[in-house]
Amino acid sequence: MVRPTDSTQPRTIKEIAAVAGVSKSTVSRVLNDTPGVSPKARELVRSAIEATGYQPNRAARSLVTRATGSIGLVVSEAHARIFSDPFFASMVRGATQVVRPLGIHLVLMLAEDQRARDQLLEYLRHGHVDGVLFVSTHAADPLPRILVAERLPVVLSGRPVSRLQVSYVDVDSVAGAGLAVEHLLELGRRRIATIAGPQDMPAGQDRLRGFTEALAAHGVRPGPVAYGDFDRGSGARAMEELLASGAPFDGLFVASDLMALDALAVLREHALRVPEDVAVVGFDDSVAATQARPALTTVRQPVEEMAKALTLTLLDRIKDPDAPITSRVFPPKLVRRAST
Amino acid sequence: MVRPTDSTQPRTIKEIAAVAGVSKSTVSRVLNDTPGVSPKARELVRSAIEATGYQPNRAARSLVTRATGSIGLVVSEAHARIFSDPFFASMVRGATQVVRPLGIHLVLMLAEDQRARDQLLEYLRHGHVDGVLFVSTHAADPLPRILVAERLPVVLSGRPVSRLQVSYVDVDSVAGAGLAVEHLLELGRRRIATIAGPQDMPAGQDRLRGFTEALAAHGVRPGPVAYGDFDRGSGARAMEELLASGAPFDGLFVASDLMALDALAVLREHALRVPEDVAVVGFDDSVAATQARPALTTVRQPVEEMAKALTLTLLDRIKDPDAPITSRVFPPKLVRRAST
DNA sequence: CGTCGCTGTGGGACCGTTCCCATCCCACCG
DNA sequence: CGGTGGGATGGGAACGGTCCCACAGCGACG
Repeated sequence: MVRPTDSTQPRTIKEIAAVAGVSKSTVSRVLNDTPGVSPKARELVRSAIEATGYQPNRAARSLVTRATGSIGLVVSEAHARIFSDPFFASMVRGATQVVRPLGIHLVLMLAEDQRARDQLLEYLRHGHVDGVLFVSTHAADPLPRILVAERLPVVLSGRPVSRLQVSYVDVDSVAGAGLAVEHLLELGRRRIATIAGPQDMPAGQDRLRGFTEALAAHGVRPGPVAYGDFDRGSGARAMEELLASGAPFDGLFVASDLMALDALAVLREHALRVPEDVAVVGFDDSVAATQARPALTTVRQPVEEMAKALTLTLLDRIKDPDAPITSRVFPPKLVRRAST
Repeated sequence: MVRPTDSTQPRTIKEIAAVAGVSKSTVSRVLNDTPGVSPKARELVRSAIEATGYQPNRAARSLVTRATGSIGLVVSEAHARIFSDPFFASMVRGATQVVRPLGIHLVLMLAEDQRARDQLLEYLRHGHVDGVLFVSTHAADPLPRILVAERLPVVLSGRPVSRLQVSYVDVDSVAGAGLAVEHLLELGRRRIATIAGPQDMPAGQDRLRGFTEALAAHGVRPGPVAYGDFDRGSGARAMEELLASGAPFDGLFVASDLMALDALAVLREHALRVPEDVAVVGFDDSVAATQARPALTTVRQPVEEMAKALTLTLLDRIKDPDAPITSRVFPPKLVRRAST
């Protein structure tokens, strides 16, 4: 409550006006880059601000502009998983880089359970932030839809399941799976299996589609397919299925690193060598990929760049909420390690 | 900028006053739990607020109270590492739980490099947040000291290196190391080595001290000691050192999970079985611990509880900046897995 | 030479709270 | 029965910006 009163520093626009010898209106104009200020006055104000280290009062500005200068970073992941991902770290770093020079606050908001979700919705409805960044791989989340309907600027990381009038930023999963397949083909592998993700999620669909299309493009028949849910644990079951199917394979594309980790363990249990007997490629380039043994070859998303695009898109939307939807899809990159 | 105008919902205290049939002063009093309002009026206002779903305007309130209703969560970790830790996830969850019901914003702030650090400092100085939560294991960080000197409420997670007039919340590292040692002793191991952390960090010091003290308490002579820097990679060197020392050992306490991961790999390379030949205990219970093979027995901190305490301490400090320092140290817990 | 218009500037209302202060009412006491 | 004091209440000034509007100054043009 008690703020240290820096008696030396000017805290109001009026004081700056006095220092610069102009009216507070002119100072305000300079602060907001409004045209119609003489170069002389502009310079006068600028140097007064420079000299005093003045920063405008957020609250006062917010009160009249009805903008908060904050955007919400909603993490609607039930598990801790999203944090345990370098994905999240890079996301935050990218968003921060965009937001910091503008003095916009990145407000962290968790939606762990239904109650939190309800509270959050109520909160966002009251305009406590100017817009929302969704860093959620959980495509079924109803929150984005609701907020879009309420006309709150929203941008998603990851393509939404259904046709939703919302901008998003995503990695090209189809191309990513293609990269993986082509890498395996280049290594001379011809019998390529896959552990696919859940088919009710865009990422799951696209990665499987990229797999089959890339093989088709090279005239290679796809090997056996099993399904997991992207998470740790589900990959083991799928791997067992593949092995039980009897269909031979010397290459394996797994739609997530976490499942690939399971796959590696199961392969080892079955005394199959990686990469000699089976070359394995994952997806995500999560922290698990480097910690795996052997270290996992995987498909990386340019997350930081994506985060910047995401944030910029949101800021655009906040400036003009009626602008048309603009989504961006980024190209992935193959990171080669010891598993291929 | 353009906020959806919910024409139906009252947005001002005046409107609530009209609905309740009182003056805006009385509404304000009810909102702030100020005494001196008749029960009748209080109830009238309460139900008016309830009925309309009114929420006071942050900016207007902030303007006059000179408090922002936001606290900064400063992550002053250069690497992405802190995010990749369930530690961080739990930290955020704990802080959120405290902060959400109070309508206080948790503003995420990164201090990746020196430039960011300078900007951040400048920013915090201008009172854009009411207080700062430091989630930084990096004890040498000068930021807390500066902010304390500027009289900005600050609370640290992790004991600071030097005597700093600041509250902190930490896990009892000495006791944690003790748990690890006692566990190994119970398993019948008598020759116990350790890979200690850096001795210029409190956590490094305490974990080594706990190790030696616990052994001394049981009259067991400590085995060889090697040092790492807590990070991935440094554990391998230390492990090699221990093996090269020639001193035999059947138990190993490693001061961080990441180093323990390295140790496991080196032990495997040397054809030593875990836990048969060497039982290994880590520290932190990071995500790496469960992903290790064999899964790592380790010492866990009650992070979420610690985060709550951290946040509550900060809020207390904001309320009364001159209150005496109050730090809390939490007891750790041993999590037994396959490596012992 | 008067008027018009245009650029640059300043004054002041307003945003939605809090909080100080004045006022009112009522009970109690001398 | 008038005076007093204290609790409840309301009015209005502030908080520090933005932005509308009025107006000064000045060159151009009829």
